[in-house]
Amino acid sequence: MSSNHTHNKKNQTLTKNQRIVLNLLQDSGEPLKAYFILDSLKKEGLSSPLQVYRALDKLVELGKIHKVESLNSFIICNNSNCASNTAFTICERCGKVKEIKNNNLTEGVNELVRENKLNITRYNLEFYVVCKSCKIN
Amino acid sequence: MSSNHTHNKKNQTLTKNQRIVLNLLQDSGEPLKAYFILDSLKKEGLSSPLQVYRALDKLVELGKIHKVESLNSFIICNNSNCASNTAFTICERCGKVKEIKNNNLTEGVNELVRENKLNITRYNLEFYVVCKSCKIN
DNA sequence: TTACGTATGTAATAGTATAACATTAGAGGT
DNA sequence: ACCTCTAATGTTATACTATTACATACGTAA
Repeated sequence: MSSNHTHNKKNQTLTKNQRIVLNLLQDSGEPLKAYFILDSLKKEGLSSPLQVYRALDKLVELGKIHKVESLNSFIICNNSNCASNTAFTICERCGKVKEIKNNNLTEGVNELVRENKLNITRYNLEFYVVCKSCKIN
Repeated sequence: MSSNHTHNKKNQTLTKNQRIVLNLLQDSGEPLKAYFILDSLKKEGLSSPLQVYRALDKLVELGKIHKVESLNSFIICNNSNCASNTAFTICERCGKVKEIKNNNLTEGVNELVRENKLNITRYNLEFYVVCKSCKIN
């Protein structure tokens, strides 16, 4: 194989299945469901749900993607490093999901956590909104 | 029927299925899964998943229970009124779930929302923790 | 009474996720 | 180069979660 040399320390360790799943999520930018991913990647050789779920699990573990719990979907992480903490807005009308990457949020959450004496290891915040384009219509 | 008179304006409107599901969640205090609820209430006459899901949907809509998204479970609401906003701590070790009912949190969230210019309709916050009894061991 | 919205019962099926097991690939040590 | 160990793979079957579709009943208001 001529690929898989020493290009990217980070992605180098990914296996083929992990890589193609990550690429799909990256290209899409939207939350995708496991079985949709499976269908999309059948031509790349994926043939069973478990292959997808295993890749997804690993990518979540590596912090490269997140699970949007209330949508049973997975989305690329577009923070440099959120250490498995997640915060999304989800449009109630069109379903559009955006990861919130704002230092104010991190600050705010930390404060929230301090004030409430929560001893947290990580968090998942889902804010339901009506997005701009939906509000206009 | 001698029950179902005019005792409680709030619960009066609940149907039988809704009432028995609510009671089970109330008595339990823990998050329960739909099919567990079904099994538990077979003797009360429930016989299909749909009966449970319909009752759960209604109770969620009424704000009497919440769905814990990342657990696919439902838990009684122990705030007087959270208007479909939810905030939980979930112990990563034992799975214990507690609803956070702290005015600081509401305040904090509001501030968070203001600072980040989020135009939210509701939110769902899941804080993963290691609870006290798990930390000791 | 009629009409309408909501809840019910039942069966079938869709959608999400994991268990179990045998095999293979890759990184590190010697 | 070889051994070894861990992690990933492939495959089948199955478990778990949730909804569609349709026929029926109930309750309230016109």
